[in-house]
Amino acid sequence: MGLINPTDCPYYLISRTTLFGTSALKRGFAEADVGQVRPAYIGVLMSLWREDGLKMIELGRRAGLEPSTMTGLLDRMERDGLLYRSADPDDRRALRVYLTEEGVRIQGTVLKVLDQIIAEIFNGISEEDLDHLKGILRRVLENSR
Amino acid sequence: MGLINPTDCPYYLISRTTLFGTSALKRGFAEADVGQVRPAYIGVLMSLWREDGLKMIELGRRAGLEPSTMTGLLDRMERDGLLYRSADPDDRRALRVYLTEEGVRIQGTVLKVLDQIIAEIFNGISEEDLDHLKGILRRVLENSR
DNA sequence: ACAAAATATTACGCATAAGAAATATATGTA
DNA sequence: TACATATATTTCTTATGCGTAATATTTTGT
Repeated sequence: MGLINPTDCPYYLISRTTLFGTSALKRGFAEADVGQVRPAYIGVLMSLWREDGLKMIELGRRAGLEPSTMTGLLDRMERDGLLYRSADPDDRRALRVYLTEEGVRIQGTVLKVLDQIIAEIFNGISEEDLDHLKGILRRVLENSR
Repeated sequence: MGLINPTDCPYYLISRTTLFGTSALKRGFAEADVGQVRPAYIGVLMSLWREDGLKMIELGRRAGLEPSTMTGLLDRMERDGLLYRSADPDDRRALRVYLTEEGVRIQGTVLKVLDQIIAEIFNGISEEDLDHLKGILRRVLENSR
């Protein structure tokens, strides 16, 4: 009952794992010469690689981030040469977000680093366990809506 | 191969779950009238409830945080009346961290909220799956050292 | 048509975390 | 003892994320 050991607390375990992953990814991108890519960019990049020219609000929804968070994130990604914003001709409230040439070009490298770092992080964890973990987390995230 | 869907990426799943948990805990503490407790305080509080008067460096080790992170975190916890720092008589470089009366008093409430919010977050996840998840994450964190 | 409500984005303030460099103290060794 | 090295903490800068409020449009209801 008395939950008093951090390592018994799933929230502690999950948030520490996030920090571990973030730090490993940062290192991985730097070593692969795509140091302009920060871990936080991944959700946005993956969404845009699938479908370029999304509205900010839609990008935020897919990346799981609040609109107010997106502003700063896109500011940094724009500063780092990965994307640009362009007015939506059909809705003057909205901006569409497009990848730059560089944003397109780095896809292969970024995905390779991602695969490799995930393999490092989950080193020693079986494929079955990793799939199980992903399934559980997908169900957990269902509860967030 | 082509990892291009965020929900196939364990890093995405884990970091989103962390955000979900953080937001649920914030709400839970506020509703239980311990709004002075932020989710980030939990690791430190659990360590101090087990063993009061730890050094900052040791607290950071147990909570999984860098020394430079601890400074600000303890500043806020001190400001919020949960702990205080006191010079270590045997090592003038070090500070020992002690819970205030309030820091001790809230333990029951905080742990109750934690149990309850974790139950909410993992609603629909069986006990076996939750244990499995914790086991996997503990093994993943082994890789971080 | 026009006010009200909804939508898209930004601005600001705060919390949380890391990394690099500075400072102070301790420890080990020549 | 003196000096190099290690340890404990802080400061500063940056990144990341949320919540609230402001602004500018667009859509909706009457």
